[in-house]
Amino acid sequence: MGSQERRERERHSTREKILAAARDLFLKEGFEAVSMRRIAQAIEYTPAAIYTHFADKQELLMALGDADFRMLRESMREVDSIKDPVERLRAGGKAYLRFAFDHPHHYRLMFMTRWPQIDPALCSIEQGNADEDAFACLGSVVHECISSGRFSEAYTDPQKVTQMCWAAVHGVVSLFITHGDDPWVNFTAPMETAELLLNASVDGMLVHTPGVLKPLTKASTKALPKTPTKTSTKAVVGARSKATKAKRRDIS
Amino acid sequence: MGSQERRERERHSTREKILAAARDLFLKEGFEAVSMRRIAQAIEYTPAAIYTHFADKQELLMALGDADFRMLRESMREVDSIKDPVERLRAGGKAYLRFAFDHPHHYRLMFMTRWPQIDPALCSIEQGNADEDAFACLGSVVHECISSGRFSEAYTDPQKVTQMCWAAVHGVVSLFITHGDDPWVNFTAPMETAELLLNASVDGMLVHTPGVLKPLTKASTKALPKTPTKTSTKAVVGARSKATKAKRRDIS
DNA sequence: GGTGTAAGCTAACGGTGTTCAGTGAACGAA
DNA sequence: TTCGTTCACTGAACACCGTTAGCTTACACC
Repeated sequence: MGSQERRERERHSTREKILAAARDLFLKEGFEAVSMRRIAQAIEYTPAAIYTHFADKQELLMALGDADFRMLRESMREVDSIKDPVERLRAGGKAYLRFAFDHPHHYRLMFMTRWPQIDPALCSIEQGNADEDAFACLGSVVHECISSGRFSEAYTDPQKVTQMCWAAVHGVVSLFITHGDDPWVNFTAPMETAELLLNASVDGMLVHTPGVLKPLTKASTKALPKTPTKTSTKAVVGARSKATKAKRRDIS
Repeated sequence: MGSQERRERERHSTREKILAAARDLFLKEGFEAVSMRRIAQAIEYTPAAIYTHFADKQELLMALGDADFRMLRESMREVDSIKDPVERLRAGGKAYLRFAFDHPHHYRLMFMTRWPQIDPALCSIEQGNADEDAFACLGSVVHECISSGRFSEAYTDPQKVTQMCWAAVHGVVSLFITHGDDPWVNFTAPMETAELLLNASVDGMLVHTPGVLKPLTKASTKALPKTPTKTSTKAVVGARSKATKAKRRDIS
């Protein structure tokens, strides 16, 4: 009777233990660095046990990603109430950025990892539903901006503009995640830089409203009054170390 | 006498063989997919032989990357002659995009892979030299744009603006490389989208010149009425599939 | 008690990057 | 010519990886 339910419950609990251990591990060490063996060890199971719950490592990561996408959409929920579509676009972009910088490891999995085919049975999010799917949400905001005539004629392809907006925020985030500690690039305030790019892109798409000389919104002025932030040029050198250890090397 | 030179030459030739094989392989199959054993097999050497020339796989890839960075700078050389800094910035961005879409695998190694410390002995490019280092080149163009007063006051931090410009082009490229074949995203004309974002960002930073209602330059209007320019959309797709096959799965 | 189901274990497979003692050819010096 | 030295390269391992076939064991049901 209830025994089957109990087994189901137990099975589910094991599954959750695996997911929790996996999440914990790669938040600490990054995705590639975590092996199935280490996940199994963390929950005191055999590596093979994981395979009764997940087809392979990819599927395990996908299951985690699914929850992460929900979390992203949720953290953008607050801006849904903003009436003006352009301001909603800006605020949504900022919420996205906040999520990204707060959860870089999650972000890495979600947007900087090649995904396999998305099996609807494994994905709890209805793709294209703006209420669940953050990308669809962005798409609908962009659509509103365009249909309300706020963007100039060069920016009236909803699909392209959606991808543009995504790319604008993704660009800074992904550069920061992969090169954030590279002295060559010298990332100082990625969030500020990202907001600047977001605002510049949006401003650049806006149609000019007669009477207003420049599409300078509250959002883009706010970013200005900052210290002169002495330019780079010197922090370039990379005195790291670890000393490569090839037995010999062509210096020539 | 000359024997030592000859041995040096032979050593160098072996090194070049390794590099050539490695490059050939990962242009066909991607970086992660290429193993040291396969590289060795391709040149009919033992895997261990590679380690007499390169400390590890990372260093081998870095050596390749070094040449790629040269190639990038070279492919941006043509725009050096453009007088107007803003137009040079746009043209440079486009050259960068062309390089990226033409060489997605190279791009992946160069900008979507975490780099270890940069050992000057291994890097033939003088970092910070705008004539060799593409990033430094971008930096100097941006500096010129700012110092000639073309950008509005919100965009006068050279470092941030440089990173913004890089991120604008990198955003579309990296999204396309990782998600280009994902039907969920549906990338159709990445080059056009990238140019749109580039122009929108630049336009958004420009200071408004009285008399001109909107900073719509020749460059940004040009981007719209274009033939489908098919970029190398197909060259990038990766091998997916394989059908998940868990013994059982929680569908709930 | 017998039986079927299935979660988890054991032990392996074929792969990975990397190391290291040893080999053999080429060399300078005697 | 013979010697010792150098050094690019080999062969065999090491410690890991993701994954799987087959066994064990526990349990619900007849």
